[in-house]
Amino acid sequence: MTHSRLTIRQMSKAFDVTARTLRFYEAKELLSPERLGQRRLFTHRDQARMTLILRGKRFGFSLEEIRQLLELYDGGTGNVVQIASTIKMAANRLLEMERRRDDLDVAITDLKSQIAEGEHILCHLTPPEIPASRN
Amino acid sequence: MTHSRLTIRQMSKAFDVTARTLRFYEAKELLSPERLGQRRLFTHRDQARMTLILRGKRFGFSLEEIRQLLELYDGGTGNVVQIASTIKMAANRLLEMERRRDDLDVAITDLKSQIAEGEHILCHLTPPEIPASRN
DNA sequence: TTGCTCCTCACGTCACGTGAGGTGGC
DNA sequence: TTGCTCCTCACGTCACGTGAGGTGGC
Repeated sequence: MTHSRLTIRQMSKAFDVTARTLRFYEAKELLSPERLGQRRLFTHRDQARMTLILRGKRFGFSLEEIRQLLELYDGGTGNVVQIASTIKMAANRLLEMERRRDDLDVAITDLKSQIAEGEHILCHLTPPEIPASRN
Repeated sequence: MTHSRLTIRQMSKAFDVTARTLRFYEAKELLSPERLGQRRLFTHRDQARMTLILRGKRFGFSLEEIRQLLELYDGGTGNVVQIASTIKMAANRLLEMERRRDDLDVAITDLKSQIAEGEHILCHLTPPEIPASRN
């Protein structure tokens, strides 16, 4: 059974991030945990937002962009203009991500052949001089 | 015809990076341009290294890792241990890159469906209230 | 008292970006 | 003198990492 309010430790384990990251996200106004004295208590809302934050990061959005997206998200369904501009932002991000993936594919292919080349050199190499210190 | 020694401006255009980046790489001892008074002159060696640096970055190596690789590279064919450890480093990097690409693939698929969903919402949305300021 | 988790500064890191203010030769 | 490219600080940015030093309740 999962509790609705998590301590920073529970929260960091639940999402596999450091406590520092959670404090940082609060400072950036991405999260707004309640307080019990000094202690933070992350509510269900924080947990839902954290899921969206991590998804946004996987999508390559900056934290500031994620903050804006969460804001739109928060405003319920928002207005047409907001949704449309969000979609545009996402579509641009998609193009960038596809470019990055293609770059990465090329880089992977390149690196593989470089490794193969290295191994080739390695197994045709004469053993290096061994310093004659065997008195 | 290409000159063997390039000014910082020529060099930055040739490799599509900023002058600041070139100065930064010099500070990090990745490049070592000659000097004509204060001015930097990037030699053929710098140009060759720059190619390797950018390739390393595409491979996801940090500048410090690239510096080490260049060092090995510089020591001629180096010894077997060095080459073997370089290959190991590269193999690890390869695994990370493949993981990243797979993550990216998932993220791309996700984002596409999110965009589709957004567009779906958008075209089934009743037009928002228009403020009645038409006096 | 010890141990645990939590807290707040606040400086460090990485790879540069971005002025500010100045030099040198056509 | 103006304009161009170059230079060196040196602070800013982004997303945190990493101590230092302190608190609170079992």
